[in-house]
Amino acid sequence: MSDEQERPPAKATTLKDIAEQTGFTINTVSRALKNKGDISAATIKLIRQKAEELGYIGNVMASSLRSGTTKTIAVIVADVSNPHFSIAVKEIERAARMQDYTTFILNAYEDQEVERKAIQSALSKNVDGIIICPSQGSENNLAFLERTGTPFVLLGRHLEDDTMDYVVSDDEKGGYLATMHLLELGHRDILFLNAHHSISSSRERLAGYKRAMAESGFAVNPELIREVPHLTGGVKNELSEVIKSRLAYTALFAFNDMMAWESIYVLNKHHIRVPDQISVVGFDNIQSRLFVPFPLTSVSNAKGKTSRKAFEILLKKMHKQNSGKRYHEVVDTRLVVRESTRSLL
Amino acid sequence: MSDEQERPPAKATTLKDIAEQTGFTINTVSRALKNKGDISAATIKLIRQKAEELGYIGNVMASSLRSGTTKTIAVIVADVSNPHFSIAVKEIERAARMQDYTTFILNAYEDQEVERKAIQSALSKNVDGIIICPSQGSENNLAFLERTGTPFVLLGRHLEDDTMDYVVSDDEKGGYLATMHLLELGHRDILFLNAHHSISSSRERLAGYKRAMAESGFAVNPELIREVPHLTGGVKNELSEVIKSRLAYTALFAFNDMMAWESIYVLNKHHIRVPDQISVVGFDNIQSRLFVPFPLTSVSNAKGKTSRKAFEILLKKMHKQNSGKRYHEVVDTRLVVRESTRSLL
DNA sequence: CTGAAAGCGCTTACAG
DNA sequence: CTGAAAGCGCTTACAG
Repeated sequence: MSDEQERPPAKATTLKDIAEQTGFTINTVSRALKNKGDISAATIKLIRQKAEELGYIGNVMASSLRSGTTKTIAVIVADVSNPHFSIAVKEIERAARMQDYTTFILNAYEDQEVERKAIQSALSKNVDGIIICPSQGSENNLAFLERTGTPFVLLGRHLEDDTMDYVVSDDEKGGYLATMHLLELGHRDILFLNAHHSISSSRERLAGYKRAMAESGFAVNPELIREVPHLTGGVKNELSEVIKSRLAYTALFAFNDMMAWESIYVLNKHHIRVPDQISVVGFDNIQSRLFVPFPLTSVSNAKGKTSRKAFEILLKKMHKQNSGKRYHEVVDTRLVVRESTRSLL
Repeated sequence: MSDEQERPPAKATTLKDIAEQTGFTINTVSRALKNKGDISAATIKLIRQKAEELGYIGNVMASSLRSGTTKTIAVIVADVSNPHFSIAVKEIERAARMQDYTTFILNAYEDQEVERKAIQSALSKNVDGIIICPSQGSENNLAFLERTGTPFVLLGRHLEDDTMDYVVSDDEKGGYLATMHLLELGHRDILFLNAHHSISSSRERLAGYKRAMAESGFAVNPELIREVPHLTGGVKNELSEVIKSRLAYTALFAFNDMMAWESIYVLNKHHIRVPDQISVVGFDNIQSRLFVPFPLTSVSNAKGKTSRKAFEILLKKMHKQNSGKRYHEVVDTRLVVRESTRSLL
């Protein structure tokens, strides 16, 4: 048999191989490699050496099947290609890796069907826990997830009834700060391109918007509050319509930076300049992570802290240290002023 | 026992449960659910119904352990929070999901140690295949991976000796097009902020740069070719140094859009305007996916096609349909001219 | 300190 | 068309 032509399909080394070559049972080998029970130092050394020599890589599936734990978590977000989510995912993956957990990343595309499949996929892989940014109207999916008994934590969004654990940012405050900033610059007609009201952060940013208006003694013009569907071109369609309708506004507050950027892109296409003609504020402060050469004023929401917190809570739940406690973490937000907003005064 | 207080830890339904409740053996149940062997239509219906009723979710670990295939792939990239990679990852995940494969996403952070661990992690989970964008100097890791016999495909970068399968974009052409564009606009001193030369795409983009210069009859000034380390602030440090050195140049070609953006950010900080004073060209054309309100001229490299192609090849290899053939795919690149470049003429 | 046995939940031949 | 047996590679009690 020519070694060049057809290499044998490289069977992975198993405990059995190490056992045979060291003279111990697979039992002892297993414990020596995992530091379980007392084994003589000499035996441990011998076995480890042989394992190293054979390039042994444990079969996690087999061990999980028996032990019932996989050291794996799943993160389910709308879309990893959105920097907001990819940053969160990166932080979670890093925190998880520190604790020897591997991370599954699944996209739900704000679609309940896909989200359901993502949850099922995670469960079928027996993940120890799930961090999920629930899509619009995913109550059923979450209720299903809860019934399975798998620990999970909501990230960035929560449900109205609040019986589940979550980590969110202070969206109400963020909405308030953004709006207040514009009001202080003399803007009165502030177009709010919001996300769908089924998303908690959308409702709360709007509440902040309204509080700022109320505190400043201005009435809210409902015409200026728009819900943009989570689809490609959503901003473009909505904003084009607004521009056509000749609705009066001097400032724009977008649900997130991506939408703010797209707004600016669309405004520019219509020869409307930012901030000269329209001031724009975003949300997420993605520029803290991504160098985008457009100085967008934005609400910062401590993505690192939020993500790590979510994993920390999940870890406690996976280790059954939660003692029935509910975790409702709200991480502070603040405004980062850049050059996309200017004073009318 | 109060159902309110302490819910039992929700044991997942198994084939055994379905078997007991339908009167068949787990054997028959398994085949009914998986469409294996001939089973009477009535039995299939009955079993499927019961599975649905009990909310049965197969234990992939157990089935994989026996069958030897996990329907899982791993994607290893430098950093998912970089849009270039997150877009690729998204496309691969989608293509994989279409074929009922789940995707592990692992970051290697351009670090050989982390990359090694990522590979080990993927192997320990018994993935059926791996798509990897190798980090700098990862020859050893790849050689290791090759010895395991797990099918894999390189994405975006390849090794010098070219014995492995890969899908890359036409980087040489991309570098040529970008440079040619600047030359045609009358630029002669073109600063090239490149990545490390251990990365194949870096070497090839440079080759394209040089070919364009040569074809146009201009000498290459080695002072203008800079390798920027893959670290946060790499561009800032390099460019600040260039600015301080008072090196003469009127155009800047960056290894990728992220670096181009960061360059523009740094230039702006130094009150140098783009494109008025410096023309800038990037690579990756991220704006095709992400609305960034800065019209950057960039080389487009068909990310969707490249990613899908990589998965397609991996699929063939996983199904052993490769017949020893080597896959060396080079996907075309083209220039997208926007407003970050202007004519000197 | 080490071993023999059982079992995690499934699938794969093999029987009938 | 369905069943009985074995086994994937590991870990968990239990023995000694």
